[in-house]
Amino acid sequence: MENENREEELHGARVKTVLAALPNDEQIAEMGARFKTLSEPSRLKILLALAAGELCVEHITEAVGGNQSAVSHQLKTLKDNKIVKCRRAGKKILYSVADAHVMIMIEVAKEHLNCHD
Amino acid sequence: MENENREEELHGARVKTVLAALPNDEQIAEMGARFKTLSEPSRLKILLALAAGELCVEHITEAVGGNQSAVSHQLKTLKDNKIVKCRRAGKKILYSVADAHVMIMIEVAKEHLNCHD
DNA sequence: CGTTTATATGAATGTGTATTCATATGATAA
DNA sequence: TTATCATATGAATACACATTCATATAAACG
Repeated sequence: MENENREEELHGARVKTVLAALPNDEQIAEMGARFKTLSEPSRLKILLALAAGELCVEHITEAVGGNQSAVSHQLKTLKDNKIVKCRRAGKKILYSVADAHVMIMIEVAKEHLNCHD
Repeated sequence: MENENREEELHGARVKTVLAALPNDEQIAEMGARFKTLSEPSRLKILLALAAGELCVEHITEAVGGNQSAVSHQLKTLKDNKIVKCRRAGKKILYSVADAHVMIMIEVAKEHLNCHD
């Protein structure tokens, strides 16, 4: 049918548009990595806690609930991804947010929570 | 040392603030689920393609590169999460974006791509 | 120094899930 | 109705990774 042919052409053109506008694989991987970091409830909770300011591992562990080792492993992941940074203060090591973009994305997600789809 | 005690108290208070402001576990899970959906490059690519408009499975497959079955599985995931919707048109099934919030998050992530940390 | 305290690390385990292959479904057109 | 086309589905595989337990590190304070 002719109608379908026209749609076919329209969509074919759209595919080309899409391909042209698509970020490259490396960029997509980077975006995906950011989202992945935020996809784990444990990490998300840690970041939500750190949104209030610098905290030592012990307090983070209290705030998110869980065991120290798990929190430490997640902090390592976050640090490796440069989403948090840390400094020593006496016996404690204080963690804080290092990537403002990620916090913005969390804010956006939080705002959308109450929006009934 | 007294200084440390004061810091300790400050942080203790901060933990309480954090706990009070923290979304509940269900909400955190919901946020995490949204991020998780976007964390897979294959899905991200599909959504970036659909940003241009409605596309049939075949064209999506062309646009993202990969095999038809994989794309179909991912589309199912996206549909189950109400991020895309679909309708039939002749032999084809056309998919389109159903969740504007998710697209906003993708936009935010995309904008942050070129920001050298 | 040696001890304690705070945090980090490694190995092991378990779970979740992306992908592929083969095939089913289901609408369409002949 | 039958053949064909577009898409969906199920099972199998493989891999990534969160968590736990046990232990290592390393700074600090006596």
